[in-house]
Amino acid sequence: MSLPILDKVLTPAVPIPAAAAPLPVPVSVWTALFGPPRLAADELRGLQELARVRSLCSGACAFKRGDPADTLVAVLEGTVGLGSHASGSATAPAMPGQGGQFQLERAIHGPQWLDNSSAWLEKGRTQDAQALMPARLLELPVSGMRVLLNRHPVMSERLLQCLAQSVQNLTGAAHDLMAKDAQKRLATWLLQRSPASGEEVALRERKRELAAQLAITPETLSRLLRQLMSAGLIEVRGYSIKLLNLAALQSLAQG
Amino acid sequence: MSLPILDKVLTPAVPIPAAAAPLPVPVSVWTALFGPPRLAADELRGLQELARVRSLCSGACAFKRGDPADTLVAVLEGTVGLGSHASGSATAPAMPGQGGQFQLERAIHGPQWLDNSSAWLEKGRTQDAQALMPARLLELPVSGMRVLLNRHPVMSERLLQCLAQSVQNLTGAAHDLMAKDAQKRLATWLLQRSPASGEEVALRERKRELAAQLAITPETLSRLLRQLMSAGLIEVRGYSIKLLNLAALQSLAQG
DNA sequence: CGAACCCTTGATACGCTTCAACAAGAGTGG
DNA sequence: CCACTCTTGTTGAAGCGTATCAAGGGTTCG
Repeated sequence: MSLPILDKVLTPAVPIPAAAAPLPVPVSVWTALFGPPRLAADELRGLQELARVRSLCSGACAFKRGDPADTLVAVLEGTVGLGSHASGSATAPAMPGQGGQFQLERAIHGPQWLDNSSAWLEKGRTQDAQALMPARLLELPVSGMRVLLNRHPVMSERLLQCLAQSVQNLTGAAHDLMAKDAQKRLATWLLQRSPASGEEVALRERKRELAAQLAITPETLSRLLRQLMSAGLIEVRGYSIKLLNLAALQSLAQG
Repeated sequence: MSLPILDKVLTPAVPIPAAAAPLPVPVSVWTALFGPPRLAADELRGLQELARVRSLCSGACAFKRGDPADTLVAVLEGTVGLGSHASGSATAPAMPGQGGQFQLERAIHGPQWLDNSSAWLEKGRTQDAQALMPARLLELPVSGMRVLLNRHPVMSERLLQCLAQSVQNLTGAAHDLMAKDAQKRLATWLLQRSPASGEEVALRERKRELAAQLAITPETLSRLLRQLMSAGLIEVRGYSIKLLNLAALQSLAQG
């Protein structure tokens, strides 16, 4: 009961010419991407002019490893998975999505950067990205961004901060993978997502996607949830998890 | 035989006033930090004025988690370990180095950034850093850097590229941790460090540090090396490893 | 209804860690 | 010089943590 509303919307298949999308990107999105202090009006104008929106239907590929990376990419709406294609067979399996089996590593929701690092380097993309549900992408050509950054040094620092935050997040993720076992990572994840004074967590994703984020199999996640539940720390009901003992979870996550 | 020259130099204990170090940082260092196209003369001057050098003796702490982060930090010479202090006892063990046991996660050599991300965010450092041998640190106050970046937009993009590269590296590391087993990671590491047409690799670090980088125990590393050796892929003699079969290693690393 | 999902549960297998013991230098002091 | 200790790397045996494989139940949808 109470599943997250996923896979409901079928691909609208709108025949928009793809290049000239005149619908403006809301300011809230830019704020989500560049950080809370709202950008100046002319900075927003500049970004608005550069921005290109691309719609993806569920399972569609956003970019592949090795693709030339000449744009910063963000997810406007929906969810896009970052990971690697396990190159099923070299010839052509070609079922619904695309190539071989997709090995999910990280899921990017709502308004958030998908890849703001590849474009600054000579090399192409280093990962595959695939829509996990119908999604809209925001693309900013790096050549245009260079011009914009020269004109607005403030925005430069904003981007620097975005990348710095990415570095911090990834460092934390790597640390967790090296130092914590699956149970600790799960506890950490639950606490991070809990409402501040926190009691109830509603999963926005499938459990198998959560498992992928924690770098474990769905089976192990199921067992861990049961384990925490029978220890009285949480209460699981479908896609809603109630945290019963924050203190114990915290000591479990950090110990 | 042929150990790397480590732990040889005793702390010189030079009583330099620490703040005013007039010895100029060589240009090669700046190039190593900011990327190959050499910086312009006045950019170098600006950096030179900001730069502060700090000497660390072996085991000394560069910074601790939670410290206020108001400088970009790079390692000039020597090696500094990034990781976390496993808070041995809350009171005071206080033996040679500092607090409790240090859990190494990543080792930073020679001229290379140690932490160029924390300073751009409000929060403090998110990791501990400790000299693994006598080392010299380069510190750039972020407040001064902001001024410098406003004056030289080109340098802004350079820094952006540095951070983007960090993101790529960390993403790769996380991917390896999630998708590859220890043997694959070792093979990957050996190939990355091999000379281009590659045959011989001289370890610059202790094997236990290599193990830490690969996120395995020294025991496992030893077993893996023996395994690869008896498979005829490499030849280990002390701290020198000869790669005998690049093709096989490559297929092992990627498969 | 059957098909296609998703999640769960159990049995088993494998990778890696942990603990303990030991060999081989390097530094130290008698 | 030797005995002593400290450190590093190696090897073996035992055990934990997850993955893997297989089976079954619950939905949703055609």
